[in-house]
Amino acid sequence: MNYELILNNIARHIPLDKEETDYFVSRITFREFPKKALLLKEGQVCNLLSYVHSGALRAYFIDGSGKESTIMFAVPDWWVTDMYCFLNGRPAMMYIEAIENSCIFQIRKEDLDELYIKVPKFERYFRILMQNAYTREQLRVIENLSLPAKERYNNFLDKYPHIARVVTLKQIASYLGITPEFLSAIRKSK
Amino acid sequence: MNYELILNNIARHIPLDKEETDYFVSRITFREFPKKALLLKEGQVCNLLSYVHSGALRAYFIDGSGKESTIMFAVPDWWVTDMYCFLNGRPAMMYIEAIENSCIFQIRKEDLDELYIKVPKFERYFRILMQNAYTREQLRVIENLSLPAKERYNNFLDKYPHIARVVTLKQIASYLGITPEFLSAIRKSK
DNA sequence: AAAAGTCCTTAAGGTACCTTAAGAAATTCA
DNA sequence: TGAATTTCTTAAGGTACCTTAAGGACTTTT
Repeated sequence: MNYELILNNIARHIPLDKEETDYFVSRITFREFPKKALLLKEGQVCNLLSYVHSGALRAYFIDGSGKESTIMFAVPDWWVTDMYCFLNGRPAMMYIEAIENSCIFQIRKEDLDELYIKVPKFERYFRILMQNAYTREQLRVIENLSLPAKERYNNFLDKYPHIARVVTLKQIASYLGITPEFLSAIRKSK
Repeated sequence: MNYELILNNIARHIPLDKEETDYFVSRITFREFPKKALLLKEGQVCNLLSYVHSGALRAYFIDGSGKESTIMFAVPDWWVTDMYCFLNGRPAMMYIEAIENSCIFQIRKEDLDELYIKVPKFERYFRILMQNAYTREQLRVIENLSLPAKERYNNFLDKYPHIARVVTLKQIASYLGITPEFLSAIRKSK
């Protein structure tokens, strides 16, 4: 198993000694998901936090009328879960699917809670992750409120060129909150 | 000075002994802001994190065309700042104004960074705050993408009845991402 | 290799929400 | 207290984005 990517991610924020590293590694499990596999389904217990080693995931929400909204894409070196439900022990509101064959590390909620106690430095690590996630979502709210779809699309391409290469236009449209037909019109008008 | 509210907030998440409490209290400063005062202006250095003891604040963003979008309201027992700029030492993108006479505790970025080192338990406290902030923003993104304005307005009234009582309809409209005129139409149609 | 499904696009007609303007009600200020 | 400002509303015309439908290009499955 290749732990380099995930351990480097952690090392960017907190220093771990050998023992702490081994303990962390012993708490995560590795899984492969083929393209189209679901890591999480609405209604399921959501007690896993996932880290993308390779491949790509998409988290999405299906509303009452059946419309899909993409909540986030996760590419290598990103963490993802239905965070609200993971933290509060609620049944999942989202779906998480592999949009490519993906290699994933996962940690269970109870192991994470124990990790915080055994290696308190991880409080800092996840504080920083949560801060980044918070400010990213807040910027997205601001964009959604203040920019028309065309500019949001251009910003998406600028900010996430590597994601844009991997996902379909339909998925980008559902991330931007518009229909594929309208995204098509936007692209034509460039 | 009345530290009860803020210390209770902290006690809900981490236990502090007398010494730790005193240290924390020594790092926060108290300020009063009259209604309409600005705590933060776009372009300013944003090196303060604010906690609302009483009153109410509003954080908003002004886009290129002069349109205001309300990012969040902060009522008693809430923390608020332009988090992205606070964390990254960037000039503020937002305005934060008192919408009532308000009593505020503030901590400076460098004191917070030192607090994490002297009392690492605060890593946990702020991790939990950031988690909650993240999931709140994410739910807002989902709502903005999947619900029409009328339902977003009803949800706002359900979720934040105490805020709805304090702020103007114009401010609610700018939080929902609609014009005051359209909010008026929505209210009429109930 | 054919069949089935999904994606992307085009186009026509519809709707949610915006812009501008203006007046009445409420609040702030002198 | 009266004047000024801001809020909330109504209404008419406009635009961004949606819905439905259909066809061609890929991709996946058999």
